[in-house]
Amino acid sequence: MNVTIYDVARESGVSMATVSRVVNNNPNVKPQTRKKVYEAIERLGYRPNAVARGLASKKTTTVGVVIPDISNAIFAEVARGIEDIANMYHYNIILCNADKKKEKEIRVINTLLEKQVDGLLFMGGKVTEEHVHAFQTANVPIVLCATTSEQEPIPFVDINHEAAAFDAVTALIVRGHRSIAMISGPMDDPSNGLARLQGYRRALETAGIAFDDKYVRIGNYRYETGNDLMPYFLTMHPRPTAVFAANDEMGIGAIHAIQDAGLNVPGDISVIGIDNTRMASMVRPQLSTVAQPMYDIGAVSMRLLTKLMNKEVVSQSRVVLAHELIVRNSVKANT
Amino acid sequence: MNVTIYDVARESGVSMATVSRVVNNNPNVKPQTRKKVYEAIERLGYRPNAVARGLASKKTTTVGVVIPDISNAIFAEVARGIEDIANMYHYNIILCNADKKKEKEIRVINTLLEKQVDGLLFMGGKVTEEHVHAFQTANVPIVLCATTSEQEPIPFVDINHEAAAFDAVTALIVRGHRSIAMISGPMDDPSNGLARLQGYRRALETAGIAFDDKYVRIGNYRYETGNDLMPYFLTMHPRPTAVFAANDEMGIGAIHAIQDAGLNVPGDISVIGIDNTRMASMVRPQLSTVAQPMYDIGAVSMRLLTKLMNKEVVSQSRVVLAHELIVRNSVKANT
DNA sequence: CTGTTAGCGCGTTCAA
DNA sequence: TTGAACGCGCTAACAG
Repeated sequence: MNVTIYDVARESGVSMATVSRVVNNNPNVKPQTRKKVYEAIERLGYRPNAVARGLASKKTTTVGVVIPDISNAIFAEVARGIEDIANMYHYNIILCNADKKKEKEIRVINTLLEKQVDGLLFMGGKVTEEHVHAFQTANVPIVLCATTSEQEPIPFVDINHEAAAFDAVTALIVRGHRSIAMISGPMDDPSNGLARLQGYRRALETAGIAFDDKYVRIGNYRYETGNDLMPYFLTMHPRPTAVFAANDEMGIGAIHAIQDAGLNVPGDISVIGIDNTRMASMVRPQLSTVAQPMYDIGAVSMRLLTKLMNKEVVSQSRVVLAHELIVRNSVKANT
Repeated sequence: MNVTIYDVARESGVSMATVSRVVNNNPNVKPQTRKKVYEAIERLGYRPNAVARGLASKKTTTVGVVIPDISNAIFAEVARGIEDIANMYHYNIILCNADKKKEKEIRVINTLLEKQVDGLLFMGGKVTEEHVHAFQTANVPIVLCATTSEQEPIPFVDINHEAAAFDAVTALIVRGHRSIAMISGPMDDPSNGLARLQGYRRALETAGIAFDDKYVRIGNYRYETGNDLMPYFLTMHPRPTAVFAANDEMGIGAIHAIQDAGLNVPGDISVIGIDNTRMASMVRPQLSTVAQPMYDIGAVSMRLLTKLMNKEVVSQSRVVLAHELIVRNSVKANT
């Protein structure tokens, strides 16, 4: 049915080993032979069977990427960084969506491993015991991407979320704001949830402002929750003069809720987010935020993975990339 | 090194054939034997090798999905529809980004085929001869997803882009607008580019309004081009009273450009887009648009593919889904 | 520079 | 209900 390496061998009058060499760019082939083989390949429309190849060579030149939510701009951008580096090193990537569900994460990790990927990049919220167990039983390298784990030996590439939040809130504080609300992520999310809340809290306390959980509401990173939660803050006395959202999307929701209430951003209330997704510039006023180097996180983690797959020694297998405060016009000094 | 089916066989005191039966849920195994095997699998942490399995069975239970741009909300949503149905039918999907580059599209199609996927879902702009050739030499079913091709036999699932654009522009016309600008996509994009322009043109002509290409500018579907192109229209005499953008993102860019010029939407100028991405509701004023059933396009195309892979007869292999006009407050009657 | 041969890990007859 | 044996398409020694 399908044309195999044997067919090519017969067609070109050489052995299958020679065809294999040609296909794999092995230099030990006479140019003339190589040409004959190429012609036969062309004529027959031969397409190497990667499955057979993988079985024989025990390598698939494929890395698996588990992504929590493909429709999330952050992860999509990280994926681009991964892709570019993967291409550079001639790896294919197979992207698996895990829907932010732990159970599904475990499932796709196993599926990927069964498919004999040469390495794995894992993006997810929380790394549990179960994750660690799955990672350990894999006998290919794994690196966490835009994801952190306390578990000492596991390589990861991420930013310092606590510090990013600290910087965002501090940017508000140095502009004279003292009553600062936060729209947080869920506490069971260690990076974007808990760590960012802790950064908020530390910034407050560093400035001698008491932390008050009345000024914190928990959202789910969606525009809608930013939009729905904000009115609660608007009814408070005293009303906060600034809002810190744990991500841009909720920040934008907050901006619109404020505007829909007839107030002005940043005139009445300043808003700052985190992430610097493209959307942050696609609002009026444009959203101030702390930029996360998403593309680089993807690129660096993929690069790290190639080294690991290659069994090179790596000096730094747990890397924290720099974030950057970006002040746009959703923030104004409080006078 | 890795534990194989032989190890499990030895451990449980049966032959590998029996282990294979257990793993594949073949009913012809004594329950007691099955239990023994399961225990051995558990104890050894056996993970079936999907590569070997694929080689032996000539099936991978995997479908390849080529996606033009993973960071595009439309495709991400289509992918969700694909995913859900794929899971339902126990297929894994491997997502490959093609960067909207024809050359890369061909490359990933071939890579996917080499990996012996059981079927292929292709999303892309234009289907060229080269694409068709690659599809033909594949001996697995392929369906175009959110993509159309004139090429008769190729199955696809899409909306009617021309009609969607027609409806958007007509919505403007029935509200009294006669001077309607368009921010179009590139003409080498048959669906989102050319077809939508044709719909615009037909709507105008149906209403007896002369088409004038001074009122058409070409963007690249990005917010920035909507934003950059709009000022050109603002300087025209007479200034258009409405703008039709070939997608939501450019529409939002246009809204902001209008606002940045000190004008009001929809007071001075109405704006309508196409697609109904989540962003359309994340602007002020909220963007009117024509909804494209993205999730369904993905789901239906995947379902179609399962039938094809299963060699079932399908009555309709070229399906056009309905779109829907959604009027929000970026549009107002022209008085 | 080229061919022969032995697996890679598993599904699948065919017998028993 | 089970096992033995073959082969899926290819890579990787090894021999020549």
